[in-house]
Formats: sequence, structure tokens, C-alpha cells
Amino acid sequence: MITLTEENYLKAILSVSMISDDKVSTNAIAEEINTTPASVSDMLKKLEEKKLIKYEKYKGVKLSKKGKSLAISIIRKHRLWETFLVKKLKFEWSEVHEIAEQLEHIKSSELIDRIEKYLNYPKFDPHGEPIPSKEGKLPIAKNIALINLQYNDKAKIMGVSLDDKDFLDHLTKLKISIGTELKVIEKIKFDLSMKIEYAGKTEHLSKEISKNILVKKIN
Amino acid sequence: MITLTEENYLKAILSVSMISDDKVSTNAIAEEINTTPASVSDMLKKLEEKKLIKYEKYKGVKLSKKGKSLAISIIRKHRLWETFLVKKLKFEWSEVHEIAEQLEHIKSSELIDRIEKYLNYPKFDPHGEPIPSKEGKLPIAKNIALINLQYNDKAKIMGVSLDDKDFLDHLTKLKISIGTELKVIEKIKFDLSMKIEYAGKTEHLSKEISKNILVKKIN
DNA sequence: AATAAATTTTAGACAAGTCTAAACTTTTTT
DNA sequence: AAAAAAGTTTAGACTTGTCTAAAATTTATT
Repeated sequence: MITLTEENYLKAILSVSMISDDKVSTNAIAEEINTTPASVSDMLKKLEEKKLIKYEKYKGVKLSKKGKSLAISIIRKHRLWETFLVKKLKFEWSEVHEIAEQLEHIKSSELIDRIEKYLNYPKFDPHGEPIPSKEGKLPIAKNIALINLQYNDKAKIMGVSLDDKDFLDHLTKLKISIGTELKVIEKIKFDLSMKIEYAGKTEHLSKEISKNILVKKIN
Repeated sequence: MITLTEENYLKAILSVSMISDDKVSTNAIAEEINTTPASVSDMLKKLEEKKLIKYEKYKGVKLSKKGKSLAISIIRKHRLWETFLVKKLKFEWSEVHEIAEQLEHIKSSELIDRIEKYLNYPKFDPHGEPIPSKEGKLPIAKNIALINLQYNDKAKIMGVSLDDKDFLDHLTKLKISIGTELKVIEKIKFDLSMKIEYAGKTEHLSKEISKNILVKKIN
């Protein structure tokens, strides 16, 4: 039996390894879940014993096949529940993260498969993140961050990479959402902010914002 | 903050006190949640400290106002989730108990209120049990157990008082469900079993079955 | 009313998960 | 290549919830 805490560690390890790919450090995991490196060390021993990770002291950690598949199944549940909350229960996209953090630990694969069917097999969650399949494939969305676009580039917003209430509420206020098409009309080197044009208006976005918006270039 | 375990204890205390009403014994609680009386004693001390129960050593326990309202809110969540699972996700009534046991602990009153609205404010769950209101009123369904009917009585099935897979699957096989109308055509004193007639057929029900079927007399 | 039986509580131990402080490795700097 | 810094692990303590065995209390029986 795998505990809720163990599930959260697996998810954190997957999440960190998405960025850096290779082996994951104790400190990085501790940061991800706001705990101490000492606690992480303790837990890594337990996960190693359960064959959920490959772990060598002082050398970092990688998910095992079993661990990765488990972590992906939790991501799958999280994103399907978020989709359910927004599509069916009419929550705002900024409100669903915390609730989905709880729902993702409900143990019943039958349940999540039925939710998926009920939602008509969605491919993306409300933040534009891809939903892993039942078989455990985690599609890698290869969108780029808005901050990387150049002057005059046109793009379509595909999602966000930060699930934070303040951030999402701010986007909502700016009327920026998935599907919005935009054009970069100025890049300010000094603070890495940028001006964009969309829906007939112009807005100035700080780097904190543009870093976390995912886009696909269009022409 | 109230823990999952504490919630389960409150639910157990409410559940036991529904039968006997008065103060609840340590042993009865232990039996209800399959643990030892010693563990219950330990937990009662903690619940008393949190003012969720009124507890005197060796004298039994009662829910406080706060404790009762919490327990009822858990029942409310349980029954609404069960209704959701059956009505929207097309689960069988025998399949939903275990999943609802998990879902009832999701912390978000907004969520459960939206589920309630999404289901159009149902009054009863799939087993015929009444769903407490948001304000915490637990309607007492005053149906009687089928076993208490007399020879020639007619009745309509209003619900079941046991949420057990084998039991519910058995009823489904007999085509007994909520709304079924029946007539008692024989009562066997020796083993407390009975014969009933419904939907144009006759069935013989053991006391284990008829004890757990709730009915309302009709004429 | 005294004793036996049943019930309940306490004492002490254990497992999971966490933390701080100290010790140990690895990496970086000089 | 030694010293310093950064990163990681261990030791020991604490919390929550559990258990067994023993002690205490209440209830039932004679």
C-alpha cells in the first residue's frame, strides 16, 4: 500500500525531473514540497525499499518504472479532476488546484476512468496541460514560454505553467485565456518585460507573468 | 484542524448514537470502526480536548454541538457523493460506498455545495437515506424495517439500512429496488424469514435480508 | 453486599512522518 | 591539493494513531 505522503513525494520527484531531466537532488525535492532535506532523506530510503525510486546516497534519485507510472497516474487524476471542476461544476481555473490536490489521492482507477469518459476524453486540462492516458503516457506539450518570443512574433496562448491563484486571477482580469492570439509589440531588455497586443488592446507584462504563459507561434 | 481519523470517529459516534440515542459506549465505537477499545479511549481524550464530544471517563460519550454538526456534514458529503456516482457516473448502488468513504473527507464546502446543485438538490441518496441540508439538519426517515410487517401488509420499499456490496448485489439480482411495491404473504416464526409478492412473483427472504430493507406501509 | 464478569482506561511500545542539530560527502574555490 | 562551502545524511526527539497487557471501574450475579 502506498501512502498519501509517498504519492506526494513521487509527484514532486517527477515534477522536478521534468525540468532538469537527470537525477534529482534532495534539496530540490525539499524545496518543491516545502519540507527539510532531512525529511526527504528519510523518505527516499522508504521509497527505495518499496522499489519506487533508484537511489544512491549523496548521488541523487530517479523514479523507477513503477514509481514513474504511479506519479503519472496521480498527474492524470489531478488534471482530470481539475477539468471536471471547471467544465462541470463551473469553478474558475484559479480555484481548482487546492481541491484537485486532495481529489488526486482518491484510490479507484474505475472512478477516474469514468470521470474521463464523463468529460468525453479531454486532452488538456483547464490550464492547457496535457492529460496522461490511462496507459500512462505523459504527452510532452512542446509549447514555449511567452517570454521567449521576439519582437513582432505572433502566437496563440496554449496554457500556463504555474497553477497559482493570484497569477491566474490576474490573467483573468487581463482577459488572457487559453486560445487568445497575440502579437509582441515591444521587448524591454532591462527588466525582461514585454508589451503585447491582443483582443484589440495593448498590455504590458512583467517577466514573472510572461515566463509562465505557454504559447505556440502562429503567422 | 480536524484530521481524517477524527472525522471517522465522529461519524462512528453519530452512527452508533442513531440506534441507541443516549450516551455511546467505548466498546460500541470500537466495534463500529473495527479497532480496539484502548484506541477508542485514546481518541476520546483528544476529541474531548477539541470540544467535539462530551466525555466522562467510564460514563460514555456524546457529540457536542460542534461535533454533531461536523459529523452530519460528513454524512452529507458521503450521501451526495454516492448520489453523484450513481446518477452521473452510472455506478451500481453496491459499488459506491468505498469510494464515497474517501470522497467524504475532501475539505471544501464550496465543492460539496456545487455537487449538490449539480445534482439538483436531491433529498435522498441511492440507498434511500436522506441527505442532510447545508444547514446541518439530518432528516430522520421514519420508515420501518420490512421484517416488522405483518401478514397481508402492503408496503413500498423506501431504502436500505446496510451499505454492503453483497447485500445490495443480492437485492439487484432479486430485482428489488427503491420504489418496489410488495405484499407479505407469509411469515415464518421459526427463523423469522418471510415470503413476499412483488412484480408478479414470490420470493422468500431471510431475516438478514428483511431486517435491512426499509419500507413505508401502503394500502 | 461481596464476588465475578464485563467494560474501560492506562502504561508502555511501535510505525509513519516530521524536525533540529551535528556529522559526513561532494563540489567549489583559492 | 588543501580549505571552504554547499549539499546530504544520521542521530535523536516529537506527534499522531495504533496495539497488547495490565490495572481500574462499573455492572451483574449469587
